[in-house]
Amino acid sequence: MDKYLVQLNDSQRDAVLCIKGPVMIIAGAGSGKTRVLVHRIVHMLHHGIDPFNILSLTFTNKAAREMKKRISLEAGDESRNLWMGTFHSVFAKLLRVEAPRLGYPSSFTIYDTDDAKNLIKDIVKDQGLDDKIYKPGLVYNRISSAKNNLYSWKEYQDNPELVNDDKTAGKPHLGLLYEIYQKRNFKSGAMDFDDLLFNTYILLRDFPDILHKYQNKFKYVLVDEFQDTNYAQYIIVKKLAAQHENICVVGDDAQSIYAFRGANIQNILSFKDDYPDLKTFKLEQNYRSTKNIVNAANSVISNNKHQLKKSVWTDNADGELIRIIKGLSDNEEGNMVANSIFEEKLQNQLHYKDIAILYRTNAQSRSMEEALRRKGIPYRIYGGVSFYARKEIKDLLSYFRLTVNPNDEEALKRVINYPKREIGKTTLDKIIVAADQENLSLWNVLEKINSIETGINAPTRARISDFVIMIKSFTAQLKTKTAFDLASHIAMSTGLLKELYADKSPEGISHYENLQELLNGIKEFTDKGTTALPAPSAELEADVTLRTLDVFLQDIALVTDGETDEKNEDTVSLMTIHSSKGLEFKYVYLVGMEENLFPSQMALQSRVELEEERRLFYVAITRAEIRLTLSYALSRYKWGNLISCEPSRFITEINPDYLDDQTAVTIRPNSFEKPRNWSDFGKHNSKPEVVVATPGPNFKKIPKPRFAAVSEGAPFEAADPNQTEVGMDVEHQKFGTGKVVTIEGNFPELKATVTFPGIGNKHLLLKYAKLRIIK
DNA sequence: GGAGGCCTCGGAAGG
DNA sequence: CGAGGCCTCC
Repeated sequence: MDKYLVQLNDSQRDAVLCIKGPVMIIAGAGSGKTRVLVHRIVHMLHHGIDPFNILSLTFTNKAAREMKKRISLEAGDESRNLWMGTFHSVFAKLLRVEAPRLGYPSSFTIYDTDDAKNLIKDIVKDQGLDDKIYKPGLVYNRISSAKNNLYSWKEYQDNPELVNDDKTAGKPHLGLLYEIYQKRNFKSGAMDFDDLLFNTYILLRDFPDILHKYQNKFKYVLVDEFQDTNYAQYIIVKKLAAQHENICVVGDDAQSIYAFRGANIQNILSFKDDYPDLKTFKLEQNYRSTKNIVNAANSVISNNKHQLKKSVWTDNADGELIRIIKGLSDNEEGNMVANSIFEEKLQNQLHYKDIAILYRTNAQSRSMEEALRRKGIPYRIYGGVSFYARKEIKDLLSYFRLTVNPNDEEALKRVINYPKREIGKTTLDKIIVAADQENLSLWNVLEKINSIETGINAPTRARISDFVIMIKSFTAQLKTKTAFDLASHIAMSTGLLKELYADKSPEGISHYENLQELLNGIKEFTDKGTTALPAPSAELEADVTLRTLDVFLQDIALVTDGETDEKNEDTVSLMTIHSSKGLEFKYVYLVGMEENLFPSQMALQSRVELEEERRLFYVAITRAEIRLTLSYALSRYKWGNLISCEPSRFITEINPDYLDDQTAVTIRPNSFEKPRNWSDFGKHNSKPEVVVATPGPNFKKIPKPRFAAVSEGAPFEAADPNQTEVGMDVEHQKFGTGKVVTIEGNFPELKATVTFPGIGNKHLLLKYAKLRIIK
């Protein structure tokens, strides 16, 4: 037997060996799912299957990276030719080749959710619709789910049910907004995340040659986390696999927790209906957790009606019973959890990184953070704004995007007047109107600014021409310069770097550092060809002789994970249950086990939603290897109001045999802290100075000056702006005294930069800001 | 053009 | 309560 097969149990081995025909692997939590996927691919490679013929799809870049790494350890260099990546990255690569068939440039831009929502906002405004009714997020979600269910805007508008739903909801123009949104995107040469799937589907549906090409390429198709697939993903996979039917899906219906973003659990529940010859393998032995934890999880999930039959078991020790902590307030809950972590770490010689605190909503992190900080316990919160979503990063990237695809409307709007070049909102509005009338992209209008009637005056037109010439000069260097050389050139010649360098406020400094970090990243990419995405197939391999900026952009367009995982640091992990999926920790604290919080009150309407909450609970329980602690509070603040809480029904769904109900009284905080509603002071009352500053919960805040009041009394007489000079000491009504650092512009637009001690630099327009000259 | 006041609204989240 | 969007006033 091959040595890689020896490390597998019987059912794992069966699942690995059966590489022909449709296969479904139901993988219980902690049952070695990734190991099976990895070995299955290694096995295929060892048996002469060409890596070019294997397509392996995941949901996250992280999962793809992890798998690729493990496969290359076992199978060596060959594995780099696998098509392995996220649905979006793989189909984006395909579209780079095939999208011209649909009329898109192969250099199409990928809009992230922010770009998409900004565009929708503009469209809603253009249409004269109320943005309170047509909220960008809502419109985006509606369009997104239409695409995920493979409705084009036309099909959407022709579907009586959808149209009627929208009418009933008082939003009859959603179909129209969908149409305009798609057309604007098309003109901009842009696709959003959902278009990457939708357009792939269209290509496979309408172009038989393309369908056959990829059916023959992908003789073996594997899908990870199959329970998370939406309709579009499922149909694409099915089409691709239709020729050879070597399709292997891996998943766990019990861990389906993404219905709210379009995942269709039916895909896994009824997979057998689509493939009568389906071979199903069940991985039921759990290697992760103690018996008590596994059994507790099983007792919980058995409350769900709709699920595939399986029984997860483990050979591991019984372990500790599941413990429950009760706090009077959310603050006390935090303290008790922090104390417990402190004690457990000492007693069991744990590392902080062995411990996680999981919660249902991000807002719950606050009381935990405060408690951990008080105890001096290092922690790290997962989730948050990704590096590439930061404003300063997106600004510079927008210049890059324009360089590659000048039709990119969202990028253009971001930077046409940043840094300032006196092309303001009025001008932009005129450009948008003209583009609409002439059916051109915004960029096309800019290019022809002197031959199209826009009503823009000559000086502004001249500035626009300068901008166009600048962007064109960047584009001209795209293929002759390395990504780093061009990126630095752009950062400097646009004045963006200088602009941020000039800002010496703490935020400004951090913005500048972030830009430097981006440029460092591009340098690394240029030198080493490091890409965040898995390597594409040889056919799609980019030109490796020169790493250019367009390739860099393509590489990062689909990278959304915020931070680089620094597994080395020893910190307690705080995250939502959703983001804990796929992870494991020796000790897990699941906090906020209260009705209306978990399960969320929004899920109490229907059985289907409650079952998803229960699966979420199942996911949370099964993250724990050694010890699971549940906690709840009897009261907590919600949006400024104190509410009282009841323990979650989910606690009672755990078979009491696995519960240590004594623990509710054994863990006490070091010093008894009054719950906040009893206290004579404010909510976040841990720090004495806040205690003094903040009165009780129902206290109405008295507006207090942000800065110490200066010079009361006589009416404040401002000096003549023309007399203000660099180096002068001046007094400002609000900021106090400061020194004039620079003066720019001509009267009456004189602008001064003044340094106020303890406050920092302020840019003041002298015709507005009243400055009194001191000396 | 930008900072600060005022109002609104609130789930989870990958690409 | 707090973050984010919009409007106003400087």
